[in-house]
Amino acid sequence: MKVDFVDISKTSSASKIIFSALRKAIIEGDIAVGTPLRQDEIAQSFQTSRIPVREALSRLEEQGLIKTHRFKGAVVVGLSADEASEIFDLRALLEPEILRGAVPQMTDATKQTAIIRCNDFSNSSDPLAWGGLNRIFHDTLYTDSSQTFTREVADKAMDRVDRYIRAVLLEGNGMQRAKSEHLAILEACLSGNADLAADLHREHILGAKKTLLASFPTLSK
Amino acid sequence: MKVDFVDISKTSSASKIIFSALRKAIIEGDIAVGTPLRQDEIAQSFQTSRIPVREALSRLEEQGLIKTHRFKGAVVVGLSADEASEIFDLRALLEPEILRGAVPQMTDATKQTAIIRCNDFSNSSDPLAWGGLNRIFHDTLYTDSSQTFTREVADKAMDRVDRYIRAVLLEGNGMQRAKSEHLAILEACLSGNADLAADLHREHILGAKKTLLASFPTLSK
DNA sequence: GGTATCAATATTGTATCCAATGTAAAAGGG
DNA sequence: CCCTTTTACATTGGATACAATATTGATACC
Repeated sequence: MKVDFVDISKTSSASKIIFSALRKAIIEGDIAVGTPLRQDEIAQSFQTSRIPVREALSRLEEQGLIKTHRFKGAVVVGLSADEASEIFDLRALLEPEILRGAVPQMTDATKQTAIIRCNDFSNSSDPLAWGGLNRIFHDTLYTDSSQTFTREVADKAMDRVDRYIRAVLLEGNGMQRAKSEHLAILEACLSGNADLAADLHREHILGAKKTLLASFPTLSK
Repeated sequence: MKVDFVDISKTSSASKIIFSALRKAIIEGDIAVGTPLRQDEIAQSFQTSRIPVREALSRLEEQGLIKTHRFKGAVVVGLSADEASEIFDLRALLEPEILRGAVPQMTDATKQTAIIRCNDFSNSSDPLAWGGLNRIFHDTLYTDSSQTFTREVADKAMDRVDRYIRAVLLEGNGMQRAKSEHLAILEACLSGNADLAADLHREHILGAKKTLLASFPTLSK
């Protein structure tokens, strides 16, 4: 008998599905900053009532991805240059520590995957995929970290700036630079040099911050 | 004419009120870990329907304070010793940086308030108030920080361990030690020595972590 | 007595309906 | 013509009602 057994108890509720879909659309920039999210419209798109939509919006607001005003609805939240800058500083604080903890734990399987992901990113010719591949590579390096809570926090911070990173990768030589920096970080991880990996990663993030801020006036429009 | 003008547009929705009340009750330990949160029961307590309750629960789950299982309801989430330890490490990473940024910006008004809050904590004879006063003191020191996002993250991390800190303050000489450490941090802030304040604060947090972990088996019961 | 099956109950997830509020167009007055 | 007021409409917040699922207790069977 050939059956795809799925754990029924884990089938998502409508509210969770809507939340995930909206979150993805927002962090990937498919829904522009300032766009009002109409409950009715979303409900119709997902063929549900507004109830699960509202629960999804509550979750999104708690993540800081949208902001609601009573009786006026929800809009996608954007970042000022200062706010973006702060979030990059936070990432520069958190992610190197995650990596420092993950490297000594890193399994061979993870290392193999990381090599593949690094190549996937470097070889991709589809600019629309770069943002996703970039994030996947970094996530792979964090796989064996035991700092789950810190990872969640870093993930949410990344959610807030993901769209801006995507935009930056598309212009200038951001992509070229990311490639070589990824390679350096990867090599440090493979050789088990946690401190070096952490330092390089920190520089990688702060470098991205610089690049982003340089082109920020263009982006926020 | 004497009227308390309130910004009507900011009057909270039922959902927000319920969220705040439940959050407070959970982080202060008034609702024990593992307690199931019955929608109907909560709705009746607040004289509302289950709709706003469910939105509040969605928010709480997004904060990690509760966990829901489909068709089975929500329970208050607790921490293992490892998880608590990790969150203290995260706090030890974040909060000193917030303080380091806040000290140079600290206004005289904030300094005066901080002195008062520090005394409030030291002089309080009501053990049930210690947890709250402790947090208020620390928050006061962060007032003039411009790192709003980082503060939010630190706040949410604090939410997760608040109950445990309260429990620890009640036993042993945790209170005595906190008093003297607070004083040292405060003095560093008043004299404008940001780096010293940050270092002391880091030690303060890591010391609390140690104390907590030493008595953790007792607590988790 | 122990266990399996099934009915009854409790609880959650969602749809539909109504009230409260904001918004924009139409009407009226200067 | 411009400004104010009013009215109709759009949208959100919340209550009630119903469907889907889990849990508990009762019954039957061995």
